[in-house]
Amino acid sequence: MTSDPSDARTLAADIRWLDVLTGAERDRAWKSLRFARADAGAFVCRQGERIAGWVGVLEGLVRVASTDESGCTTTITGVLAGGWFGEGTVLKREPCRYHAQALCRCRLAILPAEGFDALLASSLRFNRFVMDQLNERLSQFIGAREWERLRRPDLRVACQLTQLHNAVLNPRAGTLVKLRQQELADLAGLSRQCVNRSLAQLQERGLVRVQYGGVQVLDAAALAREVEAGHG
DNA sequence: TCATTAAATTGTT
DNA sequence: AACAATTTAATGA
Repeated sequence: MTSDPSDARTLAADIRWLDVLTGAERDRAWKSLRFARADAGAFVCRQGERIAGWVGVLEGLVRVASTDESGCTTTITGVLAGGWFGEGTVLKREPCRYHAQALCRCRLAILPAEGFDALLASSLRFNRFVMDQLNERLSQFIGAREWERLRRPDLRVACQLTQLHNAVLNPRAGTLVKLRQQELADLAGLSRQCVNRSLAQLQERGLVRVQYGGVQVLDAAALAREVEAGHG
């Protein structure tokens, strides 16, 4: 992960939570923000180490996963551009229980713990934002347990798509989830060919629409139902 | 702006 | 894993 302050002025608009702050709070938050790049495969945070701060993905895709004693890695969630992670670890000042790895070249924003705490202390609306974020994360972590039980590859793909779709906070259907099939394969723990076939199946059933550089989620509710049925 | 070329991504075996 | 087909991005007139 390389530091790249030159990106600093490029996009304040891409950080959604800045909008919930007052002018003074926003200025202070902006000053404490740091920017970085991560190449494909680079670790944004390693399991057991301390996290640099609250991490936002401005561009690209980061996989949050845990590795158990036997060396088996489980994907917890993928974080697309616009998403933030690590709030739980920053709050508790604990070493990271999971690792975060860039799946492609990424641009990141980092709000160090001091800046994060300052906002929590001063802004009610920021607290609300973080609470919603934590709540979302909680359900994903619970889902990660069931994840391992999913055997059908198309359901694994459907599950990842559902989470990514939710993570970007898209209430409306027909939203494009921008990621390569290779990246989806990395998230789902499948080969690219397998993901390709699974996507074709899902498209056949009218649940998604496959296109170059992304997948349109046409019926998020139906996708979620399929995954749920797969658990049962 | 448009045509050509290179690079990236996808579909298939 | 390899290959062909398709799509995007880059280049230069």
